Amino acid sequence: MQTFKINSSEFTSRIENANLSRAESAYAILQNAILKGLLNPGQKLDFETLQTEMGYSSGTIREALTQLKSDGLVQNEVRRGFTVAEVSLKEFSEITELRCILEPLALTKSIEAGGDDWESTLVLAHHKLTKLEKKSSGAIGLPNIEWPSAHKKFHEALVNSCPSKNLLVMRESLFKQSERYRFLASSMSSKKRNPIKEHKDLFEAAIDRNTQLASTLITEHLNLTAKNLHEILLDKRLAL
Amino acid sequence: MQTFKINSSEFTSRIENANLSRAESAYAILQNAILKGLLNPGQKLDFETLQTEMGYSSGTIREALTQLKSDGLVQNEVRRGFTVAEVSLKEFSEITELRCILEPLALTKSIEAGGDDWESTLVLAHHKLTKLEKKSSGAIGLPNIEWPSAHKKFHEALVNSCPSKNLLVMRESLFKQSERYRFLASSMSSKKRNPIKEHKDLFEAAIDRNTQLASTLITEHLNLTAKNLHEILLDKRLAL
DNA sequence: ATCAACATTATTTTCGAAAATAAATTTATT
DNA sequence: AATAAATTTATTTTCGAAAATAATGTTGAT
Repeated sequence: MQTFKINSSEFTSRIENANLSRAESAYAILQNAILKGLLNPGQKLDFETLQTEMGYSSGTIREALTQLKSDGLVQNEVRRGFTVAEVSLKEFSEITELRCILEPLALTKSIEAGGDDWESTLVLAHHKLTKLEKKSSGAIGLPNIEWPSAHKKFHEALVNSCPSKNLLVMRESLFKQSERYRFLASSMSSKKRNPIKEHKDLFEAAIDRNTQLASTLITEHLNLTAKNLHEILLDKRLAL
Repeated sequence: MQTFKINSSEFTSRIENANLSRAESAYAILQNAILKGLLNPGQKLDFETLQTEMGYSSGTIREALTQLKSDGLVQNEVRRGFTVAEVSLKEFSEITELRCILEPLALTKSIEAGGDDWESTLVLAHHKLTKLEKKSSGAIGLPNIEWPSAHKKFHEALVNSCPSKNLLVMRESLFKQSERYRFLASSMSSKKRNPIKEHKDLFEAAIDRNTQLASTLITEHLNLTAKNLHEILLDKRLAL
């Protein structure tokens, strides 16, 4: 199995200082490795390597892999082990289509239910994202290591007050999978759209409690991002 | 912990004869127990009881519970064990609302993509369901033990050709959760709507490749069932 | 009597070795 | 030489005991 560095960097420590079980840490670490492309689509995940690499027992690893399977990030054939889930442009389109349905719905519900705490969390998340985007916009192509996390948190903050737990779970699952495609694309091309304005408009519509506009904007945002990614992936002839 | 008979009956054997790992069997058995209400909402699931009850090791049970957590059927607080997920009318409404969005979408895609094999599987599934419904319609209130499985298979056959894997996974998750509420209601009231005609109309619209009509019918079907269940649950003052 | 610190018990989480299964290799047979 | 059977090797799955943590109960000080 291809080696991969997943235990170095500030990432691991950030995870471990929380009050997580080892299985949860392993889950977070492996998820990160798959999303960021440190583990390749289709790659075999054998226990022995993962154990020595990560320092957890087989049982702990197994629990993490079982959860990642539910997320659609790993596949598993019984008694034949685990592999990193495959990717395809077809799947990416399907994911985008679903997101364009679920995100506006969750956003609308969130805006309608959101109170003061929702608002302030959102303001903060948007502020942090904007700051990062402005900083990195000078050096285009230099991917800011903190951006994905800030971006994720901003979008989470938007829908955070949606009362439907199931809707949020499904939304998050799709977001994660999209994130994976985003990383695949970004590692191949530095041509990156600068979505500061899109995020700003979206933010303002949410704060204004304009559900109609916010829904339209999130859909456009998703479609634009997807179109962009799609072209990049097509260019590189990755993953038919 | 309350005892529950989950290892008797033809159910277990039906599961075990397939080529499943023990963890998968445990998952299927526990899922069935939760859906059918043999395990109550909120109930603690402690390993020792489950081990002696089911005859699997703690690790195997743990893997099954981890998966059920992803399905939203059990909850888990770290280092504080697992419990059966709670139920509420609010959640039931949310689930229904989501199903009314995802089911028509999956059905439309399935009809558009469905070939001869899809059609014949659907014909068979509908035939079996109808037979069961007619048999049990004589003795109202006597819940036919085979009906839930046939009903599930019919609805699965409808959407089976939908190419979006993610959509099917989400649909199935919601279906399962609804099934749980159906069981909770049926154990309390024998007043049961007879949905033969609804299923027949739905079936015919699908076979006619009439996506518009099929979408409308599935939505109506879901809303009617939900309304019915909602009343029953309210009556019994279960699960606010 | 109340509360905090400590000890005990109960439960969950983790581990690593044993069992079960699949894959690869060798041997035997035609 | 080609196929099938048998053996060995590699990998996954399962288990049950050990470690870690939380819940409960006890003691002692204020």
